[in-house]
Amino acid sequence: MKLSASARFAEALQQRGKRMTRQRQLIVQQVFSHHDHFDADELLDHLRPLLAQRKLSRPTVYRTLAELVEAGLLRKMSLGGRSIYEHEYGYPQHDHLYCQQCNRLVEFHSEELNRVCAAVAAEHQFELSGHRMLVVGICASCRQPK
Amino acid sequence: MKLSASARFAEALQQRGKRMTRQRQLIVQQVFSHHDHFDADELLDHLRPLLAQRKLSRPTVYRTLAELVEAGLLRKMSLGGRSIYEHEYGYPQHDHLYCQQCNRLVEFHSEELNRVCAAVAAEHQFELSGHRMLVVGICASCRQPK
DNA sequence: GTGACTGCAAAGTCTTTGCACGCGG
DNA sequence: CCGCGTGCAAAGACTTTGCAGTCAC
Repeated sequence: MKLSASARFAEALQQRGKRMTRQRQLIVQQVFSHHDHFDADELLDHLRPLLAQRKLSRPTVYRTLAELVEAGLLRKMSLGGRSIYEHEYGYPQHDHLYCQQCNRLVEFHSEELNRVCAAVAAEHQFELSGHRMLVVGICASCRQPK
Repeated sequence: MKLSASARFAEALQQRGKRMTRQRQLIVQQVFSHHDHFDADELLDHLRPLLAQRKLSRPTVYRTLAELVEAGLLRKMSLGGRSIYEHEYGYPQHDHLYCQQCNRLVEFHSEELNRVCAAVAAEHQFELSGHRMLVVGICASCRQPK
């Protein structure tokens, strides 16, 4: 069942009458080269050599990120005014702990949280489609004396 | 114990060697005239007559919002790229349901959610300082056939 | 071939800042 | 009167868009 991200993207594009281009290939490869959270700027940084070589451009990166979100390969969230992306394809649902000192995100999963969501939605007659949970605090290493 | 928001703001300003001005007064009055979520743009809309009369200016509104957040009277959160504000002073802690169709926010409170937060933080050795929870779905009225 | 995609530059959107004047305490 | 606060205009950060040429299919 597990296609590579780039193959899955090609498939999703085709379904919508869109095309897999060299630029999109390069971006998808970079995005899925390792599992991490990132914003557009960080991605642009990683792609800097390719930008310098004129293999792709800034607007194309933004446009492709949007395509990846639409295709369900990436999830977009906003944190402190900027857009953060993370892998959605082939990665289990989870939420985040956020260290307000070092800005790191740590993933966690909680079944109990899902139950709370369902209960709250039911109570307010909402049709639940998802949730966004951020637990904010200070991580272990930031709390330690230097 | 309950000062008016504007009195509480004046007090907070004083403690920091800052001043209560006519502009800040006007903004605080508008902000606390009713309990609701709003973004800078909506607030600016409500203040439009005052802006037109040159009683205050756009940058001052932004600066005052930041003061109110620092003073602990407002809470700032970001949703879909824009900053949303809500009353923090004299208002119980709560989270939100978000209707993705009509964009309305509905408040809820869950003790169980707080317990989950504490548990997750403890498990990851985080010092908990708060959380942000958004339950996303479609509200009752949006689900109804028109 | 033909229509989606790209690069460029330019425009948006929302928010912040520099500076000279004005006013609160 | 001192110096914080304000208004103005302009700059910023980040992202999007219009358009003419290019490339995938």
